[in-house]
Amino acid sequence: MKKSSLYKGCLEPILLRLLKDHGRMYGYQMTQMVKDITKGELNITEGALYPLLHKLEEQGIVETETEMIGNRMRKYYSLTKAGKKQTSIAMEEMKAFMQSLEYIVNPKIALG
Amino acid sequence: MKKSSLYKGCLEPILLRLLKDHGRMYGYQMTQMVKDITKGELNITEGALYPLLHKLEEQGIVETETEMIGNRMRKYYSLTKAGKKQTSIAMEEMKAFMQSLEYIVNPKIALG
DNA sequence: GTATATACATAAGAAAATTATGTATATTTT
DNA sequence: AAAATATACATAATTTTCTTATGTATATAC
Repeated sequence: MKKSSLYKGCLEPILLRLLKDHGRMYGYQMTQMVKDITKGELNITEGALYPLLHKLEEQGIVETETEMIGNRMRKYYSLTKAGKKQTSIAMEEMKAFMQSLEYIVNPKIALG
Repeated sequence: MKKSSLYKGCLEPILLRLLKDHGRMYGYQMTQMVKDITKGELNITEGALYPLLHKLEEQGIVETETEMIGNRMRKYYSLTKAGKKQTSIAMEEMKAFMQSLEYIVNPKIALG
């Protein structure tokens, strides 16, 4: 995803969050939206993205519809019912994770 | 470090931050302090901790002093001059990372 | 005296990314 | 009109980073 390896482990919840907020999305669109939202900070690589999306599909977290736009393929992903439940859990974990990081990186403010 | 793989990639900056804030520390102490600060959220495993500390020492980021407390060894770590510089960089990266996560997980607030 | 806590260390394996490569169409730049 | 960039998917090889398991040894609590 990026040189600075901080993002390792966060890709799945990030994608779930995107799908939760924006409904149906295709892979390339996800990479562009994340790049935009984070002002270029976070660049998802294809080698990380597509295998993960395929895994989520296998697990029944997302479902897909393939469309032809002009002559080009697009594979749209959306959360299943199970996926929505899973996303709620993932968001709670993210919240706790981010709070923990805050405690460490900004102890004075965090404890106040 | 934990089941929920979110923390992957964050261990090194966390340790650097601890050493920056508390000066001289030993490994076990780091694990306990992180556990305390994060209210049990973040449990650093020995298999992650010690190899990383050794790597940081090899890289000249930290230096060590071994002491005997009673009959038991303690290996104290502290930041070198290069380590302090490296820590500043790592903290800037952490800040950007956390901001990016905020943008994604909490888009409305983050954009305000 | 048994369990838990303190304190280090390393090896095997798994998880999650990066980098490289491949295919193909569409658009922009020169 | 050719070349470069952008769009859009995919997979394989490798690297990074962690978990799990194992090992040694002392100290403290029950």
